[in-house]
Amino acid sequence: MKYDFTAIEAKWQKRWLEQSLYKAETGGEKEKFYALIEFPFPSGVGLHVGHARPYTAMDVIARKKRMEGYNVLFPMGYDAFGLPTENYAIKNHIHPRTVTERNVGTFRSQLQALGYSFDWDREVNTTDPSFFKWTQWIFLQMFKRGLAYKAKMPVNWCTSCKCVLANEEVVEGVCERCGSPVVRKERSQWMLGITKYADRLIDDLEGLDYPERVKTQQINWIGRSYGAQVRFGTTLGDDITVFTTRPDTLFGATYMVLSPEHALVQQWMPHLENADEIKAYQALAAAKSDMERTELSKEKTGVCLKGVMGINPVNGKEIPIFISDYVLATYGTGAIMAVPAHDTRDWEFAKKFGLPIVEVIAGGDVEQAAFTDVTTGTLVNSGFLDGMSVAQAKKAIVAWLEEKGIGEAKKNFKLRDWVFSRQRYWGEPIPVVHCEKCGTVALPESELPLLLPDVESYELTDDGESPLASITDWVNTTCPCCGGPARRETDTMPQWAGSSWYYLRYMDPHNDQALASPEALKYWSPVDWYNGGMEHTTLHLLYSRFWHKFLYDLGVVPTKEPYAKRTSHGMILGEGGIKMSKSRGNVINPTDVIREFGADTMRTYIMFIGDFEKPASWASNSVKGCKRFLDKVWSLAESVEDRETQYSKANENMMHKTIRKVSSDIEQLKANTALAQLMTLVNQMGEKGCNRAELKTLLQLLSPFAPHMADELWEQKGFEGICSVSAWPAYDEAKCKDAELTIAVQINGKTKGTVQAPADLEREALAQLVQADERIQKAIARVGTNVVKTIVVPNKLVNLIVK
RNA sequence: GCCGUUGUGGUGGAAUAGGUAGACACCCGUGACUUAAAAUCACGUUCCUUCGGGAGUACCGGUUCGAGUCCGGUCAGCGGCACCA
Repeated sequence: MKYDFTAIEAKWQKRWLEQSLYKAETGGEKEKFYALIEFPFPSGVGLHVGHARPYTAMDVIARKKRMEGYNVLFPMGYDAFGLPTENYAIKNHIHPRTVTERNVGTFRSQLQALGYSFDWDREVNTTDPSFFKWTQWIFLQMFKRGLAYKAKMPVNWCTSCKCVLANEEVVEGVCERCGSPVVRKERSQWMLGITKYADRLIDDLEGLDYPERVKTQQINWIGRSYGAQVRFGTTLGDDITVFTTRPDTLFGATYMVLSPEHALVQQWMPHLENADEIKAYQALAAAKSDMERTELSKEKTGVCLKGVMGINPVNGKEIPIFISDYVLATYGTGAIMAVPAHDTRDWEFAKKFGLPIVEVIAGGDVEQAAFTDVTTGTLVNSGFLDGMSVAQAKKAIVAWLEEKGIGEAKKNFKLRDWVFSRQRYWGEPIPVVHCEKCGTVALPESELPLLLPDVESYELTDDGESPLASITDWVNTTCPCCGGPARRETDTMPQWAGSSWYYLRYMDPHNDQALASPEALKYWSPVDWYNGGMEHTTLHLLYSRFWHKFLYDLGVVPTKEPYAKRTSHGMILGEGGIKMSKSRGNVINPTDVIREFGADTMRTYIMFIGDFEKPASWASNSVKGCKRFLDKVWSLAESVEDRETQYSKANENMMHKTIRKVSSDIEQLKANTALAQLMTLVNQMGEKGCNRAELKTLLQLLSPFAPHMADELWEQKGFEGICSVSAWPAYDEAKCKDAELTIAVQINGKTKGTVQAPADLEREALAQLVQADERIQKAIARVGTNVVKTIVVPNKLVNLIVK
């Protein structure tokens, strides 16, 4: 019979679905295994090969775990709120819900065409009211505990999306999504207090099975640093509080810098001699976009505040105060003490403005460059700190500051609170109302979900208001508190909201009493293995860890951390290692590959392509190689006619070795070498034959990669049940051993040849066997006469040192 | 600049713990089958070679009987952060 993959794949996909073959049951005897992949945003272009790599990898793992007897939860859903859908809807005058439904339909059928073993009864969609009811519920819990709050502050404003962005969404000063410039705007926004969890988000990483680079990237993003907060007096009476990680250099502080936005600047304005100059500088700084700030980072600028001086608390010296945009309003206190001798930025600024540079740590040449080494120097010109090391001086000065009441030890973070509101239509409505009498009031939980109003138009407004603001029927409501007139919040949540907790919903997706039942949460938590992209390390991964910890504090979830293990896949690039993009025309559509070669070939190739964690480039030629391999398996299977139940002598050793290698390689995400081993096995079977017992094992080992073919051949050959839910084959360690081995022979460390030897030969015997070999003797003679030393690695190698 | 990461044939990539570098594929070449092509099968395929061998895992050096693997330095690519005091 011909290998008609189109018919076979359709047949089995239908059967798996009808039988709910991969359904996960909450509870039971089996050990649970929760395998998770990042759910896709259902875009209009459909699934691309970038999805297929992580999805196939986790499907292989889920399938193998299932065959090993685990109760596997492997779910899928759609992260369907978001700007691209809304923009498409606006452009084409369709409702975003319609667009979403259509795109989800495409994605679902593409996912099914790839033969993934999802439990389709647990599918979720973030735009489904029964789902976002609970997104809103979690928000309300945060609001009630002061973790969601409204604040007027400078925010990132995307000039094209006409919408605010979280810090995490700004990449190199432009919008992460559309690449348009981002500017700063003063706006009242909903914020989530992620900084309250900063310490725990760092500390709880310990013990998690995450790649080291993911951990360090999160740690760096959160940016915890230890130092001191110090109050400097001024000649106008008000104190300036600064944060510094180098309190040991306090004696070297020769001037101060405030950020242009600092409140004291406004307050002092009437007393300042150069107010016009200062205002001009403030205006200039405010007009700069983030990108411009970055670009202009080389040359320091600033203005001295004339009419006020700071007072260094350690020596009482009066020092000038500047404003400069190299000091950020949003970090620390928005003000610094400048120590030009030991800070590169301060040094540059001091050189430009001719300010004194006072060395307080000996060890460098502070006229040439700032000396920033904290490990070697000794304190000088620093009164009671003189002679101490940096570490000693830090302790001593902090103790001194605390004693005098002018400063204290302090810890700071780069992480900012999460700007959580978006001025767009296609997102979860924020479930609060604004009442003149009662202020901002939470909607009662009984009124959830708060649905989006169905409207004709959700065009953007130019004044930066959400499209919802113009829908007066919906906006005007009554206050749940006093019954008086009130207005609904018109901003919606960002796309990251639904994905911050979706993995919990999979555990119990149809529950209408809670986001998931306590039993289901207890049974399935935590996610055992979560694979996703590196690009989500400081976005989704950080956000969802934060929400999870909040839910843990509420007593909703039973674990501190959502994901026990995290892995990351490399990107799939186009032919020749170039990024796939529409404009280059090198985008590979999985559907085309499936049509031409079949899903099993697509799956096998995407797993064979290379190291899973590294980027890999698509090679159409190599796809053919994988098709050839599956064709070989097909014809090999067809040729098997016997009724053997034992492995043949010729193949036994190879069978056991293959089971061992495939089993462990899958577990380590090394599907490429697992497949290489299977290819080697099939090549050997081509020579030495394949009996029924061997075929059975081969199909089982192949099943995670090419499940359609495995199930089909299994059925055709009359094996019992269904291959993809049969019991994973076992191997015998003893039978993995070779009877005879190839021993490498080196002379003076260089490999000169090989010798066949029985396994487990004694060192002495092996050395003698090697030296008895004629070719080896010749090789020895070429180098010298005497074997002065022999190094033997049993079963591996003999190295002869010849003089 | 800082943090992380990677450099292996014409290509994708293999090589637990230092122990035969190039598994498994792709491409290419030769042959078989065919009227022919495709497909399939067989053989070859790191480079140099006076056919004895020699060189070789980005580059320079070190440790070792032995280094793709460990250590020091240099160069290049990729990802992240980017005035975080």
